[in-house]
Amino acid sequence: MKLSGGVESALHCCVVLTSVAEPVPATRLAELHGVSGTYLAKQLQALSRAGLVQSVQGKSGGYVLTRSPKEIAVLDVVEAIDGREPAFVCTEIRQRGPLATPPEACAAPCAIARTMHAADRAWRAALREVSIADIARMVGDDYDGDVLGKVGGWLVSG
Amino acid sequence: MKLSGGVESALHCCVVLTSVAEPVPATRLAELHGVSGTYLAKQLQALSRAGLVQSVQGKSGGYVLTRSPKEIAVLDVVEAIDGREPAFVCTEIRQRGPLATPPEACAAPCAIARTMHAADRAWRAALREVSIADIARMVGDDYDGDVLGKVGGWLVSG
DNA sequence: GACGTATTACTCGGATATGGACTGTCCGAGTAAGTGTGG
DNA sequence: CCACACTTACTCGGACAGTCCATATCCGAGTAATACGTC
Repeated sequence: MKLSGGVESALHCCVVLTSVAEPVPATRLAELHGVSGTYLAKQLQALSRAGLVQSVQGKSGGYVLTRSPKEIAVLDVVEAIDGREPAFVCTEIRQRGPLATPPEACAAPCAIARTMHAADRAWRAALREVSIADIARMVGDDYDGDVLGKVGGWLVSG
Repeated sequence: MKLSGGVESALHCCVVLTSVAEPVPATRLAELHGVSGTYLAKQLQALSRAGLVQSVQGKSGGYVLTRSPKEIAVLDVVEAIDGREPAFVCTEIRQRGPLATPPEACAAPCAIARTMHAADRAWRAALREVSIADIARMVGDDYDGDVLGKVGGWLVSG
């Protein structure tokens, strides 16, 4: 089980977008983070499709958060990039083989699927309780000096 | 994020191994579950390396659980197959780009990594609280008639 | 009948091809700002 | 001086190769049961 690497970039982008009000181009976000610009664009497109950021075209365009960082959960970003399907997919093994369980007795998920899905819900619940604003606050607490403010200034400069 | 498909097979194997005391060959387990025998062998080897099952070679050999099903957590099986590494890997984006955070200020994980790892711990905790014995009990509760007993009988027959 | 040995057939174990998904990249469509001209 | 149209340059968006890991498979090493011959 491995999470898509783009999730990390997308989260960092959302956090830094907290500190600016005007659109920021994907190229500039990529430059800030030291990642491939053309690839980061892919992640930002996904965020745009999910409605988390809004794309502004034309000169001096870019991406802006669509709503307050307090209203954007980390889970929203993760699901936008990595998809909403649960990590565990039940292939109904119980319905195969010589001792297969008859289909009419398989209305409810099997015990294994129930357990795995419960864990999946716990994972998502933990990510739903943390917002982008919380992350921004943690970053501010971690480092002295207004780090996010400086980043915001750099993003809008030149 | 997608969990390896072999996890499902491995879990089913552990559950059915609950109902027998003698070694069961990988071929027979594959036949019971209607999956590829040569591929299931790979998963069973992983379980063996993790110490969850013991392999018995030679004629009438196979695999046996090494300890009581009550002492085998679902998490043990998942980690044996899918690895112990967390799903989120932090590539230290904060240390890259023009506004990179100096390495000496990066002793602790960043806020994003902390959040993702906390969710990972919640996921693993949920899987650690359920044992193979619990799964077996759930299966017994789901269906009337001693399903696992029948499966065990089939496994040792012929 | 009992023992020892060789055979045999069955098991696991690691090394080997194949497929799909994530990673990384490119160029075209569209838009807003800037510029120059005319009134 | 102001309004308008045009040019321009910059943006996003979807379509295109490369690379890595999970999937699926094969054959060889090892072992316990079995069959056989001998005492």
